[in-house]
Amino acid sequence: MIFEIDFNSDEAFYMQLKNQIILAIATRSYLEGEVLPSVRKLSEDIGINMHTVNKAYTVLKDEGFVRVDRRGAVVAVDINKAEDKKLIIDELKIIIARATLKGIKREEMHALIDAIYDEY
Amino acid sequence: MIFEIDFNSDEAFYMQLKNQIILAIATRSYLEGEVLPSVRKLSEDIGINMHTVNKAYTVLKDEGFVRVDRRGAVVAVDINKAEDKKLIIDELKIIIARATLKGIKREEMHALIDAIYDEY
DNA sequence: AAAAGTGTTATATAAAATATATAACACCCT
DNA sequence: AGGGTGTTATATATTTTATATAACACTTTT
Repeated sequence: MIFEIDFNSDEAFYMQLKNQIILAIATRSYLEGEVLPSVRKLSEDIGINMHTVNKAYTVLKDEGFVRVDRRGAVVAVDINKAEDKKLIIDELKIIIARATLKGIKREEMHALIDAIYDEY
Repeated sequence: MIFEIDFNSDEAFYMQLKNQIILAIATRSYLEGEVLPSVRKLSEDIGINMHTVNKAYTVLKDEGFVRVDRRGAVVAVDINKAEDKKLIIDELKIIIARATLKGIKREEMHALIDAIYDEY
């Protein structure tokens, strides 16, 4: 899996990377137990600093998507994280609010959900 | 409608306010054409700086949720904003990726969508 | 055993984003 | 005339983001 940073985006680099890794795990480009690239190699490959990659990995660890040991960052999704679901639902509410106001109807949203789930 | 800032949150104040206003518009606590509180009054009410409220209003204007004139910020949703839908869908993909990995099944997501749409 | 590769920590620096504070301006409405 | 709009300008402080070097303890490979 190749990750890519949009240097013109207003989204923080570590955040772009973090989201791309979550997408990669969800779409099974990375499987449970698989080791992500080392911070040094990945930072060279995508052209950002080692510490920025490390920050993405650290956040992924804190949010329960990877486990980090001496071998590197290992995909290890931890379903049981108390506040996670509530947080996701709150964010979902805001996105749907934006979607409705932008004219995305309920049926369209359901279709969208199905399309995305089919990818995963 | 009373807005509230969580001063302990790591989310920017203007962002919290922006999202709450979008939710208020979606749930029809504010109707098309209605005038939002003035930047000065709202800033006093919720305890943040005038310019921070102004930034929220400016972003809301740029994203097509309000129109700003001499009377103040007026709710005016502009459906036709080219890249908006794509942006929303991209964000939705990430949230659903997180949701699936946290064990939220497709059916649960559909139920969630319906629940939120019913509020709107 | 030596070398190379892990994440991690520390220190430093620079730029950008966030938030506040004062002040003033043009405009509108009573 | 006075008080209410958003807006603009300037200034300052803090936090976040990103980079750069360097070193450390540990593991894996050679």
